[in-house]
This record gives sequence, C-alpha cells and structure tokens, in this order.
Amino acid sequence: MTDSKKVRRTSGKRERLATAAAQVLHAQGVAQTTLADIAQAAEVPVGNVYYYFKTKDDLVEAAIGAQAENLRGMIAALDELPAPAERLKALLAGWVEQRELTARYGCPTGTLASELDKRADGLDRSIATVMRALLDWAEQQFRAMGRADARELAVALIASYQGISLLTNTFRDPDLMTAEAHRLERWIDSLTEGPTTGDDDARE
Amino acid sequence: MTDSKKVRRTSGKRERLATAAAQVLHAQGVAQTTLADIAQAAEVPVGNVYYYFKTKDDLVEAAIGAQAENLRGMIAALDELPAPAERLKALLAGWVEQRELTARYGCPTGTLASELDKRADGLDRSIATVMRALLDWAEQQFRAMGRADARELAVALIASYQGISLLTNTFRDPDLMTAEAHRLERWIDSLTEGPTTGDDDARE
Amino acid sequence: MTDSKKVRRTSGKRERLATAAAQVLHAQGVAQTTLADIAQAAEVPVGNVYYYFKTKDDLVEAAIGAQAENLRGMIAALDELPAPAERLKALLAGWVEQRELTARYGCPTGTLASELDKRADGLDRSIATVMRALLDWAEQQFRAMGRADARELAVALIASYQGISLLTNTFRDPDLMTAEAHRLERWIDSLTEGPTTGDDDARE
Amino acid sequence: MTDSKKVRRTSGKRERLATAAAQVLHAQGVAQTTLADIAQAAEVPVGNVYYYFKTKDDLVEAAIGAQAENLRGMIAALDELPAPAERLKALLAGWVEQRELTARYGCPTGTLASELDKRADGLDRSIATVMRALLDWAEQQFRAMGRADARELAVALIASYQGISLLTNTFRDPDLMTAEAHRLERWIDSLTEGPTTGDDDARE
DNA sequence: TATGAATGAGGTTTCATTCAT
DNA sequence: CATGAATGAAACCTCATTCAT
Repeated sequence: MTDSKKVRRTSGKRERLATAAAQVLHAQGVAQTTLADIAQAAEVPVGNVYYYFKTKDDLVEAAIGAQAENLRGMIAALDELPAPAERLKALLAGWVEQRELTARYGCPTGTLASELDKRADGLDRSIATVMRALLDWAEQQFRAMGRADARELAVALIASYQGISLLTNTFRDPDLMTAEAHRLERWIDSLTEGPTTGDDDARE
Repeated sequence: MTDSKKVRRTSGKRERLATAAAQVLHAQGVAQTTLADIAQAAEVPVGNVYYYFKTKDDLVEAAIGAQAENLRGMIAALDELPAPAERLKALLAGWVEQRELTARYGCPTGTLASELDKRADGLDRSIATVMRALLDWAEQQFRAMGRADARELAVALIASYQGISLLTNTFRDPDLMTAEAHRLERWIDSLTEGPTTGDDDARE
Repeated sequence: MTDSKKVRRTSGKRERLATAAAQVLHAQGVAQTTLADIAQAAEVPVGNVYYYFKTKDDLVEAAIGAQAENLRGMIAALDELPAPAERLKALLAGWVEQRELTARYGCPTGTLASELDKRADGLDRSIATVMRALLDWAEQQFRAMGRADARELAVALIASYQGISLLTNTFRDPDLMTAEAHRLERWIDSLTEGPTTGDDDARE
Repeated sequence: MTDSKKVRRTSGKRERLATAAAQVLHAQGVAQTTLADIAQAAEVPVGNVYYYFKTKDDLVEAAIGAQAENLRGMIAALDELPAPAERLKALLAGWVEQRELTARYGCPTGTLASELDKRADGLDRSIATVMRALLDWAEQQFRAMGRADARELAVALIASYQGISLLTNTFRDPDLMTAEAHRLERWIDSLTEGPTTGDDDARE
C-alpha cells in the first residue's frame, strides 16, 4: 500500500526468472528442466513462480523473450560498425567467442527451436520469430552489400551457423566452430570482391 | 501354421519396435514420447516392450541403431554412382526428396543429436557416431575429388545440411531445403572446375 | 488459527510418516510394504510422501531413526535406576512386556536387520548402528558390575534376546519370551554373586 | 514314450530347482529373489519352472523342504556320536564352521523364518516346522543328559544360536560366532558337571 | 515335457500446478 | 505479494504367471 511498495514495482523478480530460465533451459533442455530448477537458479521460491507466470510454458516463452532481447542487443552493437561486411564478420567473431559454450550446449536459439518445433504450443512460433529476426538482419547486410540474392545468402549463412553449432555440440569440439567461421569469413570476402551484380555466391 | 510364420522366427517384434521407435522419436522427440506411444505404434503391449529392451534408453539406442542402418543403406546406394561429385549431388537430391518430412520434424539425426547431447547417458555418443559416419563418407568423396581440405569441406557440407534442416523445420518451409540444395550443388560444381591435381575418381 | 496449530509449525507430518513407517515396516516387513501402505497409515496422500522423503529408502531410513530414538528413550529411562544389574533386569522386563507384539512381528530391530542385511544399500549399516548402541549400553552395565568380559556378556545377552524374539515370533508363543527372560534374570543374578573386584555401581 | 524317457523320471530338475532356490533365497532373501534368478541358478528355462511348481510359493516351500532335508542329514550325522553333550558340542562346531556364510547371509533357517513370519501363507508354518525339529532334537539331548528342564535349555541354546547368527550377520563379523560358540560349550560342560537333578542352568 | 514370448497388475517416482495462510 | 506444503495424473519399470507351440 505504501509508496515504497509501489516503487519497486516487480522487484525485478520476473525478469530474474526469465533470465534464469533462459540459461537453465539452454543448458539442460526444456524437457529435462523442472520449474524447481529454474526457481532455484533465480533464487525464487517455487510457489512464487506462479505469481509471475501462469504456467511453465509462459515461463519458457519469457525465456525466449530474454533471448530475443539478447539478440536485439547484439544486433544493435553490430550496427555500430560502418560496413555491412564488417558487421557480418563481427557476427562470426561473436560465434567464435561463444564456441566453448556452444560445444557444451549448442546454440541457444537453435536447440530451443529444435526442441520446441515438436510441440503444438505457440512456443514453436515464438522461437521462430527470434530466428527470423536474425535472418532478416543478415539479409539486410547482404542487401547493403549490393547482393540481389541477399535472402538466400542470409539463409545460407545462418544455416551454416546453426549446423556447425550442432556439430560442435555433437562432437564437443569448439575448434569446429573456429574453422567454419574462418571459412565463412573468406566466403563473405569473396562476395564483396567480385562484381556485385553477378550471382557470385560460390562458397569458395 | 504357415511357413511365413516359421520363417521369421522371433516374429521380428524387436525390429518392429526399433523401427517404430525411430519414427515416433523423430516425430515427437525423445522427451515427449512415452513408451506407450512407441508400443502402440508397434502394436505391442507396453509390458512386452521390456522383454526386448531393458529400459527406455535401450530402446532409444535401438532407434539410433535403426537410423545408422538407414544411413548405411543410403550410403551404399550412393556408392554405386561412378563419380564422387555425382554421389554428393545425389545426397543433396535425397535431402530435397525428404524436404516435407524435414519441414515437419527436422533431420532425424540432427534433432536426435540436439536432444541427446543434453544428457549424460552414452546415448549422446551413440548418435555422434552416426553423425560421424556421414561426415567421414562425405570427406572421402571430397578427397576423391582431389581436395586436400576434404575434411573441412565435409564439415561445411554437413553443417549446411543440418542448419538448413533446422531452418526448414523452424519455418515449416520445405522450399528452404530446395533452394539451399541448389546452392550447394553449384558450390560442389565450382570445386571440381578449378585445377585440382587429378586423382579425381579414386573411390577410397 | 489456534496456537496449537502455529506451534507445531510443519504440522509434524514428516515425523508422523516416520513413525507410521516404523510401525508398518515392523508389522509387514520392508519388502511387503508399499509406500501406499505407509501413506495410508499416516493419513497422507501418496504423492505427498515424496515431499518429505526423496525415495522409499529414505523413508525406511527415517523409520530406523525413529527406532533409534525409541531405543535412546528406553535407555535413558533405564539409566535412572541405581544399579547396573537392576537396569539389565528392567530391560528384560521391558522385553517381557512387549512379548505379544514380538510374537506377532518379532523384534523391530532384529527383523529389520535381518531383512536389510541382504541389501547393498547403506540401510544395512544404519540398522547395525542401532543394534550396536544397544550392545554398547549392555556392555557398560556389565562393566559397571565389574565384569572384565563385559563385551562378551553383552553379546550373549543381546543374542539371547534376538534369538528368543525370533523363536517367539516363529512359534507365535509369547510364553517363550517370558521363560527365557526369567532364565536370563537368574543368569544375571549369578554373575553378581561371585567375587567380582568391586566397582559395582560406577555408572560410566 | 520309450523306456529311456520313463527311467530318468524327473531328470532331477525338480530337485535341482529346490536346491538352487534354497541357496539363492538364503543369499538374497525371498522378496529380492525373482523366479528368473532361481531358474538361472538351476540352469532351467523360466517357463519350465511352472511345470514343476505351480507357483513361486510352491518353490519356496520346496526350498524349505530342502533345508529340512539338510537338517535331517546333519542330525543323523550328530546322532552317530555316543554322548548327548558331545553331540551338542558337535552342533556348535558346525555352526562355527559355517561362520563365514553366516556373516554374509545369516542362518538359513532363521532369516527365512524372519521373512516368512510376516506373511499369511502357510509358508510361515513350514519353516516353523523345520525350526521345531531342531528344537526337539536339542531337547532330546538335554533330556538324555538327565536334565528335567530340557525344553527350556533347548530353547535357550537355539535362541542363542539364532541371535548370534543375526549379530554375526548384522556386523559382518564371523568372530562373534566363534566366541559365542565357545561360551556355549563351557555352558554345556557346566550342565553335566553338577548333580544332574539340580536346576543348574546358570549360564556361566 | 519344454520353452521363448507375452501380459497386466502393481509399485516407485516425478512434477506441474494449486492452495491455505 | 509470498510461500511451504499438498496433490494427483502419468511415466517408467518389475515380475509372477500364462500361453502357443
């Protein structure tokens, strides 16, 4: 009733839960993660979770939202760079930086998509939205590089990332990520060099 | 009474279970699938499953084995083709053929790998073996094409496939697979065009 | 609303379960007892048991703990008596008092030990600890009586009790307990009569 | 149909099962032992067990019978000895010989009695019969020694054995058996020395 | 007789969700 | 808002027993 209570509106617990959920779900997978796991990670009593999230799926959705937020932040940072090719290569660098985490748990977005796509919930659409945002951004970069086949190139790039993340995780070998990133870097370079109007998408 | 009954001694129930498991697990995911689901798909009473498989994980492993068997069959068929580049392109064609299934459920091996890698069982190693077999085969083809960087190319190819499978599934859009396959086809062609110190068709 | 409700904060359900478990396990044996049996005896829903005990074995261990507690209480009461021989004879009297229960179900500690010793759990060690406590106490009494062979006498006494409990139970005949207790009483008396280098009443 | 088939009447499989059951039940306990365990130990296919024993309890009963047979054999051997006190002491010696087995699994008869007494079957009566046979035999010996309280002494002796078996098993310490056997030996000696008409049952 | 296979009842365990305070 | 406790549906798994051959 007092103001002091009104001021710290949600006391940040909701956000804390979403962040914890994102981390734990990435590390353990949706099915293997219990509400208690997330509650514990967020240092919130289990019963209290339901004040903020009506159901477990709601919490998963919030975790997806947290991931979307992360992605937005990353993209914003990349957009600071002047040239589109530079931005894309900075994206690659970020992937390489995360390679240890990827080797252990895979790409956060990809593993979530893979698991949720088997469900009839709306959750599968939520994660698709996040994936599409990344795709759209990449497409913009390729378009800014003057490529008419920007969408196709964007799909190819993100697919390569998702796939190498899977392999990196499957074989628990972060070096796979490093090598593929280098390959993709050279590929991006090759796209800018040639006459931009051609269909020069040969990957090597 | 008929011979047909005598011939398949054990009535093939074990195999039927493994096959059913492979299908259902692909369609629903490991965690969402109950033993009852698989038993029903195989038209076997639940309790009877345990006569053939000691635990659920054993059954999952059998499903992985069934997948490995599929892969071996596919590879054997591809190996009938004379040139390595042709073989790789035939592989791509197979992926395109499966695009509808992939759009609904993703790549059978990839989704399984993604889900199982979060577990401490030996199952994660089993599926990794299947993945490695495909990788090794692709490497052989690139090597037969005279490429010194055969491993890297193989990783790139399989990663692209896994990634585009994920996107195809995420967006429920089989055309993504088709387009990417075409791109990869052109890519493979580009690899053979350049001067590559011969030894083009050595199969092994 | 009343204080009585506030006082026993956790409503004592955990303890109630442990006590019920001790009784039911004594009456039915560990293997023949289902969690549902115990839950019902404690008037607790089955699912709720797992809020207090992670596994059935945990509950069994709690039951052993309840037994240990009983034993401590009994020993504390016996220790009120001035002379060690009196204490031992009071112990015998307690056994006789329990003879009907023993005829039906055997000695709670002994039957549990017998059943649990066939298992690889730590449970067999837990019950051994309870048994040892009784043994140690008896040894102290004999030592206080000036007997150098106190340990051996303690072992003989407890063995006689365990054995006669078994026979009493096997033949469903409480009189066996009564008769043997009398015999043991005379035996204890005979130990004090002889010259035994004093130090008769040193309690510890 | 042929004679050869008639000759090896039951091919000894029934007996083999009973013997195997006795061993396995002693080692693992009734509840922890499955029919498959026993069948395997007897090298008999599981399904075949039911040709010889209508139910698991029937097989347990047969195991009890095998134990009774053992006991009869042992008693017959002891009866070869000239003096009753010698016979009893030979019994003690047998117990000491078995001490390692007892430390691991307890007394075969006692553990079985303890476990079966919790059941409403007739099995509890079967094992009681075995126990009574031993008791009766011991009573005879004491009576032959001229003791009027022969029954009471027999009960005391067997109780001591059952109890020390339990302790030996609980603490996994075969030496307990050895020490107690020596004590009982001295006790038996003390019974013969005095005037046989007295109530000289003081145990030390 | 002999036997691999089949069956289903029953037990343990997990966990999302609800509720009383 | 907060929270420990409660609940029941559903999953996995075991095994005595039966059956077809």
